[in-house]
Amino acid sequence: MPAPAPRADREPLSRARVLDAAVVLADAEGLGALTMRRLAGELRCEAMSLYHHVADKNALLDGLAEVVVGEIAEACLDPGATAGSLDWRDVVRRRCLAARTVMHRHPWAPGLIAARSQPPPTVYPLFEALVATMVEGGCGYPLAHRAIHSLGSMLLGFTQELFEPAVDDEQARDEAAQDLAPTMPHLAHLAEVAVHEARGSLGICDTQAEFEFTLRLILDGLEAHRITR
Amino acid sequence: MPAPAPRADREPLSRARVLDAAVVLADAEGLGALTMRRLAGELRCEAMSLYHHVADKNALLDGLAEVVVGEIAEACLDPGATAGSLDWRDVVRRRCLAARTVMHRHPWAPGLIAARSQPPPTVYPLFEALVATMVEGGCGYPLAHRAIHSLGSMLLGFTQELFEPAVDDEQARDEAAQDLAPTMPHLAHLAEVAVHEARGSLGICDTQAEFEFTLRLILDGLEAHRITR
DNA sequence: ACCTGAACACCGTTCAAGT
DNA sequence: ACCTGAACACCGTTCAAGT
Repeated sequence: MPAPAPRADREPLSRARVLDAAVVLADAEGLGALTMRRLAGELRCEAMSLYHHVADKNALLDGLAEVVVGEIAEACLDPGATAGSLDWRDVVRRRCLAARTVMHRHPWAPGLIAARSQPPPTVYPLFEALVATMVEGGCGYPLAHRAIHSLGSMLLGFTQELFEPAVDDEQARDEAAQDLAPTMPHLAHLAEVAVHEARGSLGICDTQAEFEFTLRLILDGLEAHRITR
Repeated sequence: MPAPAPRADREPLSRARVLDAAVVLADAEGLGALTMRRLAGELRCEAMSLYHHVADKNALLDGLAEVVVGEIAEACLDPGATAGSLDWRDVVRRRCLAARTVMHRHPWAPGLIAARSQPPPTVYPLFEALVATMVEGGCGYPLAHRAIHSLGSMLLGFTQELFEPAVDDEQARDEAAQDLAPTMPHLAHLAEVAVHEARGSLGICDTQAEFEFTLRLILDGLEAHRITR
């Protein structure tokens, strides 16, 4: 009696399976090779089947950014990455180094994240942890806020306008901050402080001021190196 | 007698005209709208005509990166941007701010530059000027080299592995440095020093070390702010 | 020399039809 | 509910043909 014929039915598709396959494909052949048809081929289905799990290609790329930033956040939050660290700088430093190793595995990530208009929500746990570390280390919320901006390119590979809200309605912003409170208490507090400080201005973050702050940080650090050489 | 019919012949195409139109189109509608056919439409010619001036779409994007980085370099080198500056930090700071205003006009630029594997040659005059300013300000070449890396994201919008040569042949690298000498004396010297320091290692730049250097610069700067608050 | 029409292989996406 | 075949409009690119 012959062995039962190998069953041709695959594991059913799902958003997670589609996104995982997209990451594998982008890693292997770059974002250029990531087409709906090609991705479907890797999953042994037709291109049209993907549309049951992602709205369109743009949503696929959004999901991809979400996954890769989630991976970065996970690596940064791994307790092993920061075990034995004493001061806040050491913890933050090791987290940035962990982020870098993930980015190294996905060289297409910075370009992808930069092309999205908003950072994916999977950054929030990472920012929350960083702000917590800094605040517990004796930094105030305004300084922690600036630090997140300054470290943006070390964490995600490029400088970004963060938290730039689609809403310029102050009350809506306040409510958004409240929504964060249960799970992201430090971020919620940081946002509250920022909303208060930015009263009357256009955005919650003054990107020009953030840019100049980071710039001075770097230049002053270089000057210190020059003097002590 | 009727007025002469309006002559339908346009200014002949050229690489410069193609690239200029590409910048205008990307500014107006984003990189996504930049297709060969659409670009041709803007230039009132057929898509195939573009292939006489750029090899293919990839070459078009290379050219676009070249143009926009050239624009950044020009803005940074404008004497008006740095008039009246006293110390090297002030000069470098103002140049970075000038770069930012250009980037603001072309929000697609960082993503585009990041996607290219090499920075376009139009960065060299900018780097040359920055190194010159720093060296004249009392910085050594190794520090100036690190500064270029640290300031990468302030100048071009993202962190980049710079000068990563396709060749890992030390002699070829030395020769490349010599080629720079007539027009870019400081960069040539910087490259020579880097080649010497990197003797036996894989690349001319230790990107891990550069990353950690920038990271420490930022963290130490933040710590200084924390202490004096 | 410079431009173009027709053609090819490949995109993303819609829709009506299958199970 | 989940998947798909056929179809549409659009993409980059080649090539032989025009001027």
